[in-house]
Amino acid sequence: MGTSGDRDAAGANHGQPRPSWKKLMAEAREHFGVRELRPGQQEIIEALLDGEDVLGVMPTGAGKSLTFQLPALLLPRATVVVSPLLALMQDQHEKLSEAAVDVVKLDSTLTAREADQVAREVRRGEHELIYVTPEQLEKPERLEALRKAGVSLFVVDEAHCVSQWGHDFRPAFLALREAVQQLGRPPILALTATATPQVREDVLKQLGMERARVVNTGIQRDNLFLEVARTVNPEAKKARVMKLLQEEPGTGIIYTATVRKAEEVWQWLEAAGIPAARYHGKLKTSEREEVQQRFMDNGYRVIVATKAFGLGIDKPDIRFVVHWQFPDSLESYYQEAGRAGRDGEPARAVLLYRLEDKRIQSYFLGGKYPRREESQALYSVLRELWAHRQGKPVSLPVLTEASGLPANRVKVLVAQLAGAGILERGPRGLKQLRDFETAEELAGYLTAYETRHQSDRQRLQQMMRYGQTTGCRWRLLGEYFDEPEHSECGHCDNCEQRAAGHFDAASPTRLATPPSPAAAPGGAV
DNA sequence: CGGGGCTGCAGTAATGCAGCCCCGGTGCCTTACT
Repeated sequence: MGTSGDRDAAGANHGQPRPSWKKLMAEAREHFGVRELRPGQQEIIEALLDGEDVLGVMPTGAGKSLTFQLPALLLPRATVVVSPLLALMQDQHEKLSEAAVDVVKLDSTLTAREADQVAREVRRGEHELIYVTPEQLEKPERLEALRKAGVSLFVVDEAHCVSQWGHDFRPAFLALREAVQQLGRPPILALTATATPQVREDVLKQLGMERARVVNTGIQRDNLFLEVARTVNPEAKKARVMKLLQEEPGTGIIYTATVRKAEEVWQWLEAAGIPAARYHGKLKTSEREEVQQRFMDNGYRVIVATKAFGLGIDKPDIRFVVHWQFPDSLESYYQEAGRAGRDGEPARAVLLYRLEDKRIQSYFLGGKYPRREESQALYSVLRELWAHRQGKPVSLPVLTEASGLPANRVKVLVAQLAGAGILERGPRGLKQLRDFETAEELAGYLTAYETRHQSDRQRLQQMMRYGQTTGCRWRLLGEYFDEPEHSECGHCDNCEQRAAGHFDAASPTRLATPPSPAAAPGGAV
């Protein structure tokens, strides 16, 4: 088991002949009512059946799920699907069961008895598709059950979570690389709707699939109008929202950066007589489900939400997405704004830009990653423990206790050390493989998260640049996501102004910001 | 990081202001109690 994580030569179908395309399409028709594959789908499925790793970057609604659900029916052994949310798993489980696909999920909603039963079925190879949370794959007994069943395909759905969540609050995503190795390293399919070159690279690295084929269907959405309103204070934001609500009869989302702000904006809307609800991580699960369901049923004009309202929301007729405060990066922004207009009808993404909103995002960035001293301390403690126990494995709880660091942080650092080949997770704990051999190598370990922190700060700056630019906003997004060259788009506020010829007269303040990409984000206050 | 709210003071009536403190996202999971 090398550290590079590149897969062995064995193909997805374990030496058996590749299923015929005719058979594949017959299954597609029978189970999913699909008569024709879209271009991205076909390329992904072909590559997977040839045993290749694939990173699929496709917008929501482009039929991502079919790219693994269809191969799952034809591959000899199970397809394991890692999903970040219980609600998403539940949803897919229901849909697949209706499509008469043999599917099961393995998560904390099962009782101990049910989980054992499912594990037995899995070991006997009774299921074609097995949905799991990344946390389940941290348990040796779960991995063992899957290993016995044999895995033909390993899928990571919403794969940007690996990069977005793995390094801080859900380190189980960083342990997937080792898990998939232990499952015999079947081909991996990573799927996401949004990925910059940077995130793409991180996902490939963290999953150990650097040589994957990348299938990218692009981000451009002609029906989505991008606009930014410079709003100097809360009153200006309120005024802008009211104007929008008068212009747009449909439903929409207002994103805020904090729970408190979501509550506040929601109460303001209610008081103004607008049917609204709020959604954030502090609400009870039952209330969240209720609100989401009622939103789907057009029970509200507006949902005021934090970033918790995201994955799994695919209401096609959302007419606008407003950002009361900008998020941490353009990929977050595009994920959220892109929820508008999935039906292809005109929709608007309005950013209420205020320089001061940088504060809250800077705060969140502050505590996200291990600091250098923490990385240093953990490595020292771990070496002492190994020395003390004469090289015997050290369990995670023991290490956590001894280091005095939060459990999640320890997991992140352990994953980093595993990736560097310093240790290996065994049945009895963390086993030392070697020491850092050079000062440079150690420095690399210590500075990795400092570098990441720096790059996060730059991403925040890019977000602010989007808010301040006088150039085409679609082009800026296209550059950010490394998309093929865009011409002036005609569906963002800046292009519209320019086309109307009253750019200068209409917005003298914009002239204060030079259209140069190097414009200092703080320069136009 | 920095806005908002609170306290305390000044000093004499009803406010104003300096200084201080507090707060802030995303979800698995487990387990003990109603």
